This record gives sequence, structure tokens and C-alpha cells, in this order.
Amino acid sequence: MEATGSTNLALSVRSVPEEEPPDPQELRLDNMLLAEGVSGPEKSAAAAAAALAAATGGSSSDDSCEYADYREKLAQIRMIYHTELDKYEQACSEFTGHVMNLLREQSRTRPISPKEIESMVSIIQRKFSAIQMQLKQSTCEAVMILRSRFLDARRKRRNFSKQATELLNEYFYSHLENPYPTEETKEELAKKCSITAAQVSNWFGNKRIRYKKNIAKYQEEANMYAMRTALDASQSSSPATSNTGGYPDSCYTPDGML
DNA sequence: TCTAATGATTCGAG
DNA sequence: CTCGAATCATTAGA
Repeated sequence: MEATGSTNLALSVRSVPEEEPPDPQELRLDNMLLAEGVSGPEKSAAAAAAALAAATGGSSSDDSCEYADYREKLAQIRMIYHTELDKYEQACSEFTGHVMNLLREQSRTRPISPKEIESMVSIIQRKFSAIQMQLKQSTCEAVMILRSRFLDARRKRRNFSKQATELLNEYFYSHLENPYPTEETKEELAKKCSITAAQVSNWFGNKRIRYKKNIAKYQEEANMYAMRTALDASQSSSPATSNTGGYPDSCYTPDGML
């Protein structure tokens, strides 16, 4: 632990004027940490996480649960990173002070040039910045792992919200004769249900085939939605148009599906 | 813990 | 490309 590496010292002395070692690796790490919201201002963590959510494909409302988890873990990483960074910084200056004292002591027995001191300091800083680099590296790794786990969690199937299924069923059963929403309609439904258009497509694909496979099983559901849309219609537009219990026939006999 | 429901994926056809 | 169909994988309910 003694700073007696004078040969080492002389060897590694190179023109390192304070900063700007254009190390692309470190630059990369810095950028990454900044983008992930680990370094940089406090608020940007949420922004980075939001960016991640957006990058994974919309639906920013209902995944708040795994999302909070992600953010919590990210904050943890962030905290560790900063405390470690501070620790190294402190250790660095402490160690520098130590070495300075040693040099001062030695200066009583031999002449020590300012240049030697300067190079000594730069060596120490290099060593410590290497350590910090390592810290950045491992922090990056941790973030990557966390990120991939977050993505994995999202990849798992989640049932749509009750509300979303209601909306989808509503459309499906009120268009039983032709349950093929256009791309536009899919987008619209997707927006309302806070899912993706592809998910809407999946849903309709599944629904059509499963409905067709066993119409009887879905009869009750069909009646329910038919009644409800009928009720809605009678309430909103023409309450006087009788037919209180009468649903459109097409909802009962979807011959278009056979 | 077994089972039904359900969202996603894959593949052939048109 | 979309669709139907079969199938997979996970979820929710008994």
C-alpha cells in the first residue's frame, strides 16, 4: 500500500494534462449511464425509464406495477453508483494527501522537483479513474441486466383489463356479421384499450376462431353484449322506439360466420 | 394442483 | 400482407 513505486512512477508518466483522455470506452459508458438516468440530474431517471417503456412499444398506463419495480431497482443502482463514486473520490484525495505528505517528508532528505509531484498526482488520479471506470462498467452491466429482466417481465402474457375486453367484445358482438375491423378501427380500439393494434388483431383473430368453434358457448355473452348495445342505443338516441327486449336478429344468427 | 381461459406465435393459403 | 387454424405458454379459477 505504500506509494513506493518510483520506477513504476517514472515508467507510466506520460503527458496526461489533467483530463480529456479520449477513451472511447469510458465515453461510451458515460453516455450509457447518462441515458439510463443513473448519472445526471435526479429527474432524468424517470425520463429514461419512460423512454424505455416507449421503446418497448407503448401502453404506458397499465404496466405501472412492474414499472415501479424497475424504477425502484434503478434508483437503487443509482444510489450505489453515486455513493461508490463519492467514496472513490474521497479515497483518491485522501490518498493524494498521503502521498504529498510522504513526498514532503522525503524532500528533507532529497530534492524533489515540482514535476515529480505533479506526475505522482497524475498517476494516482489515473489509478483511481481506472477504478471508477470499473465501477461504471459494472453499473452499466447491472442496468443492462435490470433492463433485460424488465423486458422479459413485459414479454410475459398479461390478460387485458376488464375494460379493454369489454370494449373489444362490444365491437365484436355488434359487428358479428363482419367482425373484421379495418386498420383504422384497430388503431382506434387499440388506443381506447391502451394496447397495441397488433394485440387488437390477435384478439380478433382468437375471438373469431373461438367463437366459430363453439357458438353455443358464447351465446350468453353475445346476448349480453347485444342487449347492452341495444340498451345504449335506445337510451342515447330514441328511447321511444320500443323494442325494449328485442335485440337485433343478426346478433342471434350470425350466419355470416358460417 | 388440475383445468379452462386467453394472449401470443407459427405456418400454410389466398 | 391478413386470415384461419393449430399450438404454445401463461394466467386465473375450482
